[in-house]
Amino acid sequence: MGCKKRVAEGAVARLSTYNRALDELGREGVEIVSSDELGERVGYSAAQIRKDLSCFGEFGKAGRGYYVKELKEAILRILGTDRTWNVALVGAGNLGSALLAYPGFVERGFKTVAVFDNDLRKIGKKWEDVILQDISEIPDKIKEQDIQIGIIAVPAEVAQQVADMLILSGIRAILNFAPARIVVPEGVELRTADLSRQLECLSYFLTNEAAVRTEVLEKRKTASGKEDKAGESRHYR
Amino acid sequence: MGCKKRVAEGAVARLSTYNRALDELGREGVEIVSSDELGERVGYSAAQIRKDLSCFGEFGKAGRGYYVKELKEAILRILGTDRTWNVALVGAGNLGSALLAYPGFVERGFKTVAVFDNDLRKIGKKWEDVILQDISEIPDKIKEQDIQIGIIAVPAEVAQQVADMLILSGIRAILNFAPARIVVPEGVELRTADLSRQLECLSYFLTNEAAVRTEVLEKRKTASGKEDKAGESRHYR
DNA sequence: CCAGGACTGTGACAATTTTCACAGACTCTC
DNA sequence: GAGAGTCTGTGAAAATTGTCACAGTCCTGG
Repeated sequence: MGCKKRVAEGAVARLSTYNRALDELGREGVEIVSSDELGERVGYSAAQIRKDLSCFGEFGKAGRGYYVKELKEAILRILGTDRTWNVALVGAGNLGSALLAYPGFVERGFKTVAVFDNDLRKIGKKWEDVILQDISEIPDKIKEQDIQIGIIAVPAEVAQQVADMLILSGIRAILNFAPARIVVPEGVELRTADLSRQLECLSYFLTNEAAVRTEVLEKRKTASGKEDKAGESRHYR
Repeated sequence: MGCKKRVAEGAVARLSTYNRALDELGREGVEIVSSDELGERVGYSAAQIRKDLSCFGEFGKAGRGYYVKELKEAILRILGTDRTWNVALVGAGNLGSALLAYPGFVERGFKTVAVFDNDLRKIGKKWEDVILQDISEIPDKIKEQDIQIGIIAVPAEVAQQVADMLILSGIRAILNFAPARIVVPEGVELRTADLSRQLECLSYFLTNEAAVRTEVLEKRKTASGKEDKAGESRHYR
């Protein structure tokens, strides 16, 4: 499970993409796929794919390619999505309720088992099989229900506060939808999905690059998150 | 607004963050800010900020810092958000309606002026001041209402199809929320906000990195002048 | 069981992004 | 108005990420 070498920032996100494509291939009945074909499908180079996978082991057969089923299982193991994760959602506004109903989460093994809000009128109501609870219940319920991931969908002003509560309750992975910077201690992973920022990037493109002669070839990714790993064993040659 | 040099991938996204922080500073009544202070607030290094800005011009005053108001205006101009953009939303499911109601978009100058869906039961209804229209209206309305940006919030299976329609109608910037790879021609900017992928990255962290003993604490450098900091020590290797 | 073709895994290399560190610009104080 | 201090803008170095190219492995067909 350990990685053979430093895992590139972004490699993990790409794995997720490969995984999707493999699902598709599986449904199409394809049993084996080369890095070339997979690359074609996901929009990355074959070399990129091989490099990414090589961080985690050797999954391919030289001369053949990758067995779809096998590779898919390997990626699930790497991503840790060969299991179900319990998720807590904080914030039951428009965005929160959309996230709660979002089918993609369940599909990928993320089960929202608790929803919290501070609006007393909403507390006690049942949404998508989950009863809305008061924010103050967070510490108890997080532990009680063995929740490992928190999703923040509250206004920016209280995002940090909510994050702190989650962290104090033992959560070590947070997905933040509030357009706010949140500070977390070492050992807690935070990812921010800032919707407006994406539009601002599009606006930049329309304003600057679209007008300019197109020399652009591709765009990709947006993410925060840090990691640093120095240990490495360079091989001789 | 030509840039003096190549703009780093990611610099634009950071500008958006700086912009937010400047808003905040403005509200706090701060008039001038150094790259150091701003960096502290947004979580990037001072050098990173100066470098990012240097792509677009010289906005600071040596020995002083950046005038908050001035820099904010400059960034708005760079991002192209010193104006309003008209947005079309395709897909009026849970996610679509949340996006329609999302206050952050309007706040940043993105006005959703048209919503499309293919569910006949929904057509004609009014949501947030916008009347739901049939997908087939896309080409006409896009042109009629001078829409420049499209948001896709439909199931993965039809995402490409919707993107094609938007592009044919003249849209050159698309924000895609469907967990699907969409292919667009040169000259069209596509950004994909894949919500599940973010969770998968968190899962990876919880599975691999969180478990591993955090021996990697050396990331931040402290002000304790311990080694090659005091004098000018050149390190060779 | 051998030859030829397909394809992986991986060093070496190239490109890109971030950090460093410093010259020069500006300010403030005395 | 000189000196001390602050802070920007920017080449240059370092770090990181992506691409190339090929040795070596594994089929397949004859």
